[in-house]
Amino acid sequence: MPELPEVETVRRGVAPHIVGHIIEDAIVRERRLRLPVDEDFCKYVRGRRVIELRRRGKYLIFVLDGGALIAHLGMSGGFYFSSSPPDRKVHEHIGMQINGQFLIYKDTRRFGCIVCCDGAPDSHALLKKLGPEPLSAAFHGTALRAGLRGRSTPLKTALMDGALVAGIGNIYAAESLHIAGIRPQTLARRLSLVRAEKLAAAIKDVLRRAIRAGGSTIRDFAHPDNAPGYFQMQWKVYGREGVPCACGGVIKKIKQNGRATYYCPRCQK
DNA sequence: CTTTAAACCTGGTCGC
DNA sequence: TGCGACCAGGTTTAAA
Repeated sequence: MPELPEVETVRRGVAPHIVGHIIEDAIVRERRLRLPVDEDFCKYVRGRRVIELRRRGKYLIFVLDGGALIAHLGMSGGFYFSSSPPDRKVHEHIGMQINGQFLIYKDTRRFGCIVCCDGAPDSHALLKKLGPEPLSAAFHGTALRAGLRGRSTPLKTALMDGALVAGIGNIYAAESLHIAGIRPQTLARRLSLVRAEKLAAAIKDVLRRAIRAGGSTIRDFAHPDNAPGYFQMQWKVYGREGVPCACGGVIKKIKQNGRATYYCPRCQK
């Protein structure tokens, strides 16, 4: 489920219920995530106040009083509140007791992680190589083109590289290229400045709209005892092989670096 | 240095 | 109903 907009939606849903509150305790059911959960995880978080919940790319950063947690949702992860402790049968790996509820970390496929971090989170190995935030002023056409210089991969593959720009996954790579009218196979280094500007704008546009769509479906994040349904944003190309595009073309599915890519051969050049 | 393929996991779907 | 093959929103690593 989680690309940048989903992670941002989780952040906005969770933050109001934990910021300023103290983590009373934690239960770890499964340590074997992408990175093993710290032996002393419970000890690390117990009694610490949550100062802030930040996002960097697809990572969530729990800024604690004198420490931090860096979390990633992988392919199948999520955070949500529950009145019950984590249930290992449904891959609820961690539960943190805070503000009268359990903040549950669930990740079926275990591609995600939660690591304890002393010192500046942005300097942590997981975050330090990340490129600019796509929604920040630092990300624009000129910067994108500079990052693409010399790259001989398909443009879509380059977009999914977090070192170029943080948080763009398979869905939004496809969607933003469609909005910008650019073929995913375009050689990254061949992208003109004009098209780079168009693409940067398309990325910002689609991410903003997805975040807005996510926020609108969540009434009270703390109430449901299970993961929120996120949102059903209308993809224009993703997952729509064979479906007519708005331009009249037919959406095509190809494979790039082992990942499905969807695009419209008619309006993407 | 860059680029690609494989690896890490579970679960759902599809064809036979 | 069962079984194997394939697919899935991510990232790291080892190899080329």
